[in-house]
Amino acid sequence: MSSPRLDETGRTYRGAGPRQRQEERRARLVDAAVEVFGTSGYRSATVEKICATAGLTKRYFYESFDDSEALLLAAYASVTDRLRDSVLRGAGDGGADLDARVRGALTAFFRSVADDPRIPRIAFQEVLGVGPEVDIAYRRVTRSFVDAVLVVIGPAVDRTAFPDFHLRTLATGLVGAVLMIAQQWVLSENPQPIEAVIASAHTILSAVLGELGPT
Amino acid sequence: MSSPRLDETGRTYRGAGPRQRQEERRARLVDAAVEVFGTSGYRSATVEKICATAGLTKRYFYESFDDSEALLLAAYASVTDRLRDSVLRGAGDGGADLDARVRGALTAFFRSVADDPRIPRIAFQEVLGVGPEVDIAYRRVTRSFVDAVLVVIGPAVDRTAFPDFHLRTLATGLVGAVLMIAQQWVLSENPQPIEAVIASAHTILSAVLGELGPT
DNA sequence: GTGATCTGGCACCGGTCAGTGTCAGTTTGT
DNA sequence: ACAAACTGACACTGACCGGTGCCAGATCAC
Repeated sequence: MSSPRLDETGRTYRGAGPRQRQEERRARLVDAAVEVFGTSGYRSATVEKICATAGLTKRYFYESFDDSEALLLAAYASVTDRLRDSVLRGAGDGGADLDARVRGALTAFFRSVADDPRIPRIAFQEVLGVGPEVDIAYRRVTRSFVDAVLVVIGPAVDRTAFPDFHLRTLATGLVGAVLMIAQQWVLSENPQPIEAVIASAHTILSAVLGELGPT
Repeated sequence: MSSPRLDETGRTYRGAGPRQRQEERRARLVDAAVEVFGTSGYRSATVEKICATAGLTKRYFYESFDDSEALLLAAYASVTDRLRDSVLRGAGDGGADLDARVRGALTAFFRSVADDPRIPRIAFQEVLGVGPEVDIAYRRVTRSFVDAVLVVIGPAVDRTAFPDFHLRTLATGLVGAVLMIAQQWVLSENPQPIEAVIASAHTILSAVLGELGPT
């Protein structure tokens, strides 16, 4: 992004090349989508609302996206990427100790969810039941979270003792458990303190890990 | 909600009183909603499609429901009631043995989901992110499933050793675990045999129950 | 049989929104 | 200075759909 015009045909405008301007507009649209989808919901969102929030006009919407479903996919990827990174970073802070890694990952997850309620709404609610294409993305993202769980707990699991699909299904269940706890937590009218939900989630994870470890 | 006729002032028609006819039409609409919402999804569903599926005209839609959201709530209740009953019946078959009760409940749950894919779609996907009213219903239903879990595992839990919210959160997590396993299972292109997913879900449940028991 | 009641089908209205086009005004390169 | 490129605002179309109204024909009560 250094030299504005390399193979670009257009002019510079307000100090930016056409490519850069286009990417800036796209990023603003994704941000606006996170805001609108995450607060009012995908269903009631319109292209106009998104563009108004982004401070752009509809023309620029169709410059970057085919339709609002494409934008939903982009917003979904943006949110889940950040969330997964945060969780993995939280796990990494735990060093080699499995329990500390699990606690770190859980803490990072629930913190992210609590800090920005738009995240769980987009990641776990708005994205469901939209259409086949989005369902595929949802499934892929869920798998990536399952993979992340396997990475975090991997070292403590006796891989020879259990078939692979069993471990995957267990990890899927653990993801579901944490997700559902988070979902009910953010929807609750007087929610438990974050330490309490982390502790409950931790109980489930460590109970299952106790079954899997080489003990 | 539109008010059904309270008095039986009308005539009989095709051997049924006005009240009965009205309820039959309502039931047909709910069935059609389960079919349409469960296969094409709520978002793409229209009042006309529902009515065509039910073999009725729009007029009768507004006789029983204010709008399509009200119908969604009815279809949701219908599906989740049947599902919860099935699970509790499955648990009841296990008698006093906790492990058999858990297995029975899990078996009934995964069987229901496998037999009718419309059930998980309506119960766990279509209903999310529709609107505040539906969210409330979703939360209430989820709580009722958590309650059902607590009923099934209740006898084996040392209630004095754990605060109530902790048990509820754990049960919420268990519901989420089973749900997520089921969701990924039905979405999978070559799914595991039902015994395998039941076994994995059972591993999680019994691991957590092991933590809670007075043992 | 006859009139009242009920049913299904259809047409219509009004609103919303995706997607496209236009155009005047601004910024840039020369 | 001037033309080309770019931007933002708005108008417009066409489709869809929720909701209402109307009517011709079927069914029932008497």
